[in-house]
Amino acid sequence: MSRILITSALPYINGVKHMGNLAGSMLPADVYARAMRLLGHDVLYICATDEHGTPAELAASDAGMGVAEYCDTMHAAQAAAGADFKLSYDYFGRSSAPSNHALTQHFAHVLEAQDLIYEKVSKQVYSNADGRFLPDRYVEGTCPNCDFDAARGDQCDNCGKLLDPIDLINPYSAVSGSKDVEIRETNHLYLRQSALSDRLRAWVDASEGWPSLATSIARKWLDEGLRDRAITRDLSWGIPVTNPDGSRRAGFEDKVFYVWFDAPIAYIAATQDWAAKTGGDWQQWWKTDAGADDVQYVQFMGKDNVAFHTLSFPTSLIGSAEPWKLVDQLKAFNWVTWYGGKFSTSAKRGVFMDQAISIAPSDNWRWHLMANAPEGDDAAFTWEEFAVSVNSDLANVLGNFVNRITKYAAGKFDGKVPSGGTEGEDEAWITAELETRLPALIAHYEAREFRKAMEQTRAIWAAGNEYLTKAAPWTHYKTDVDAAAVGVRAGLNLVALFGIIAQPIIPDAAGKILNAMGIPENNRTWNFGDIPALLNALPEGHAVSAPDVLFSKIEDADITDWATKFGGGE
RNA sequence: GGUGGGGUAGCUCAGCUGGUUAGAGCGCAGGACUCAUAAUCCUGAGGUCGUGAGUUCAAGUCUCACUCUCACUACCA
Repeated sequence: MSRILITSALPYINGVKHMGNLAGSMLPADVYARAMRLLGHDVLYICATDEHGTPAELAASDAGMGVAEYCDTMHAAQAAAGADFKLSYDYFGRSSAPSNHALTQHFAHVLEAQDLIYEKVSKQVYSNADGRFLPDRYVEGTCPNCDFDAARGDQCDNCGKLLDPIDLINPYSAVSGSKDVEIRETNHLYLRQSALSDRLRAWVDASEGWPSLATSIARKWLDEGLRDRAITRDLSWGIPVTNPDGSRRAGFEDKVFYVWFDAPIAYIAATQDWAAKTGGDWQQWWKTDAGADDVQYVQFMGKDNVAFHTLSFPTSLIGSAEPWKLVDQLKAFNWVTWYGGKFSTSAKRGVFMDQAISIAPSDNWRWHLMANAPEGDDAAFTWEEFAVSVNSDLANVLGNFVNRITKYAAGKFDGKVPSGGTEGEDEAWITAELETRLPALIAHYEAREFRKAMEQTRAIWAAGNEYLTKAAPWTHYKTDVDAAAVGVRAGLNLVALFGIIAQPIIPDAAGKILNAMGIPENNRTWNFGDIPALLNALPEGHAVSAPDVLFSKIEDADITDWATKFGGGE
């Protein structure tokens, strides 16, 4: 048994997340957490909402709410959406929690004591109309390079050139449209990432098992030369910048920490909150001098988060000179795209978690998104592919298998696991299949190769159908009931097994299957020691029932309807 | 502009350190079965592995050039 700490990149607070966000961090982390629990590991799965930053303030303003109130509302909405999708967080915290305030301030203090934080003045665009400094992307104007009149401050969408907002011609606020903007000097704290460049590179080089996506992004930044990063912002909502005695730092009364400085620290703070709530010991998971040295820490995130998790956050942890646990396995995903393009709320392209759950059960989404996880490259979501996943994989291969054998057992064997008969070459065949496929399945989960794990899961289900065709109990039944009993018994045991291996991915359907088969909760773990015995695991005479239809099929009319509502197909 | 992915059957994708006739699922064609959600099982057709050079006894796999595409590019998060 190992102790496995799992974190998912924190979903940002400014709205319910779309299916790409779900597929790239929270969902795979959940599937992995569930699989590892079934394998008997001690798992702690932590997530939280990421609540600070300019977009949160603007979204609150748009909603006509105060920021704190807005974040309360959206945190609850995201927690509900996570519950709808059966995300099995051990704790779903908030980056705005008091624990994170204290811990973020603590990190700033110890980093400054290590001479890794300094003050520096920079120029930033200030909007008088909005009464706030504008992040680069919130300043628009005419591109000095190509004269495009709606260039963003960081990059021109027309010519693609990287820009500095200070260079824009006729700049205006993207928030209000006001041209009453000026350039002001502002003083900020900077994290001296450059000083840790060599240690970070050595650490990245020593990593094993990370996707090349993760290491190559980290090395790219290191190769270009790590720049120091401002870790404070001119905002009111966020974590105040303090002195070690708790008072506000002089000159920083109107500033807070940058969201990307405090967000990853919230992984730890949320663990503290988990501990406070459950009586657990957070240090055992995060402090290497308190037991965390034997923790396997796995992070899940989209590729946009890699630099922060491989460079910035480790700078905070290593630079503190305190014994913090660093990530061991970093699983980075590409994007799920919408028919090859971007998700877009304004253009009604794409589905968000709250809408998705009203269209189809969470199991359907979980299966499809994991079977098509964007592991090697961006993966296109289409309604047509979604329907194939649900209809073919879930309804036809798994659902129909469960249905056909349980109904037959109910009709011919009184709904009981039959005894009698002797096993033959068909049973030897399916046993051999399981002996190669079950270990492969576990290996794929342990390696966090989700597409392969799903493929193997499906292959095991399909093997069940193949077995039934070979064993054909309905044929034997006419002449030799005992011979039929062998096939029905094996078939029912396969149903139970299929439910057991389905648990990480489709927990609802798996639960229905296992309940119908009368498998007690404590017998649902992944102990496949004696594989031949799996065909006779259910006691003979044990009563089983035929569950209701597990997966309804998606009709062409549904696809047409959804494509109209949410885009797609164009 | 820079950097990193990716371009493999109609579609979505596997193909580890180069090595016999390039794989899977879906789709398609034919057949089998009838327990089952017109489900399942079997067989088959389909690819000069983006383009052009090069290294090698041997390249989808390595090198170079070109091309298309996606992402990142540090104050969006």
